[in-house]
Amino acid sequence: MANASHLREKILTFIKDFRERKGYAPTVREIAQGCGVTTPSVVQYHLNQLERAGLISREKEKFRSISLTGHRGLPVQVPVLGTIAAGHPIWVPSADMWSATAARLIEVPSEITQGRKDLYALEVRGNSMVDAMIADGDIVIMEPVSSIKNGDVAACWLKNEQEVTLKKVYCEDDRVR
Amino acid sequence: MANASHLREKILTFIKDFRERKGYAPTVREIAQGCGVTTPSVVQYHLNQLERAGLISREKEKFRSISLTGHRGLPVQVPVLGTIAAGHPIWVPSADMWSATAARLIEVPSEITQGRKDLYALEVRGNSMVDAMIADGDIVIMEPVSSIKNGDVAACWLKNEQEVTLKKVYCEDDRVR
DNA sequence: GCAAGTATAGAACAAATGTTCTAATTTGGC
DNA sequence: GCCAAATTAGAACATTTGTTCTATACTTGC
Repeated sequence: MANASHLREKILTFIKDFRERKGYAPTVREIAQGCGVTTPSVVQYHLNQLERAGLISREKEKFRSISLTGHRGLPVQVPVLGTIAAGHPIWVPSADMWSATAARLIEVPSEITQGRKDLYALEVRGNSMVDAMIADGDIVIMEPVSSIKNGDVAACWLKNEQEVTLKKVYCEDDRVR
Repeated sequence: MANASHLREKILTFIKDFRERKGYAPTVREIAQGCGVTTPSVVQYHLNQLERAGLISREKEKFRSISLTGHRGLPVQVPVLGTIAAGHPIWVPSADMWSATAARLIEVPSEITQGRKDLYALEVRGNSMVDAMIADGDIVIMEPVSSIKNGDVAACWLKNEQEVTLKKVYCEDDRVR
């Protein structure tokens, strides 16, 4: 997956460089050739991912219509549904809670959300998770786990102080102590 | 011709607006439709003119590759072959004079030259042509007349003071007084 | 090891697109 | 009015290009 994410980054920077150098956007095949991929379908695949993540925009069937959305990471609104304290069990939000508790919204760069929907956020209370680089006051982005199986991972994003300490840490969703 | 030049301007501004609005260049047919032309060949025709004039640049057979050359009027080097005084006959420059008298070069925006080659410039002495809006010290861009017929016109460009008093005046090439 | 999800290949198709060719129309000078 | 040049039209063609489909690795959790 590290390799995959690398290809997407490569494609993204290739598009940017191409546009700066040539003045117009590259085609799918030009991206493929420029990034060492042998077929346009792979590029198409990653372009869909990038578009879903809001990093690029393009129009269907329009040639050379790829544009970079200036904001690498178009902020996405994510609701803060509550707080998470040390040692407390984490409940998964029920459907009714979604619309009801429209408590607070925070903006998350789309690099993190990766187009995922149904994300929610929790505020951390207490410093019991310092080992996971999570401190008191941090906000954790959670991905609801549909299955009962525990041990699932969720992308978590630390937002404390001013500068967005954007560390792609993956932390345990459930806890059990 | 006034109408023709108008279409070229229209195409040019359409390309500019399209790029700003959509983020990528229009196709030949999109230009045609946007400018009220029924066929791509006409647009192709004018795009060739615009490219020859240095106002746009594009790559052969590349879709949506039209770029505006920021400088509306990429300066073209034109040699100043001599001076023109009131009442003097104007000689047409012989071929040998071209390379020999590399006296001085001035830059002329390509809107004026329109891609024409073999242009040359003369500096005006005396104010005998004030009626034609030409004053002493002005520089006149001349187009060599291949035929002996007199009465030909040449685009003339007044460059005096700082601000380029760009007036598309057509003035008589021969004079006879 | 197995299964599921993810990523990569390759081929093939339909549509979009740049280009070229020829003819019709207009313009401007004589 | 007549002629040459410039401009506009229309059609047709060869490529390019976005997209889709299927199949093959590759990872990951169990």
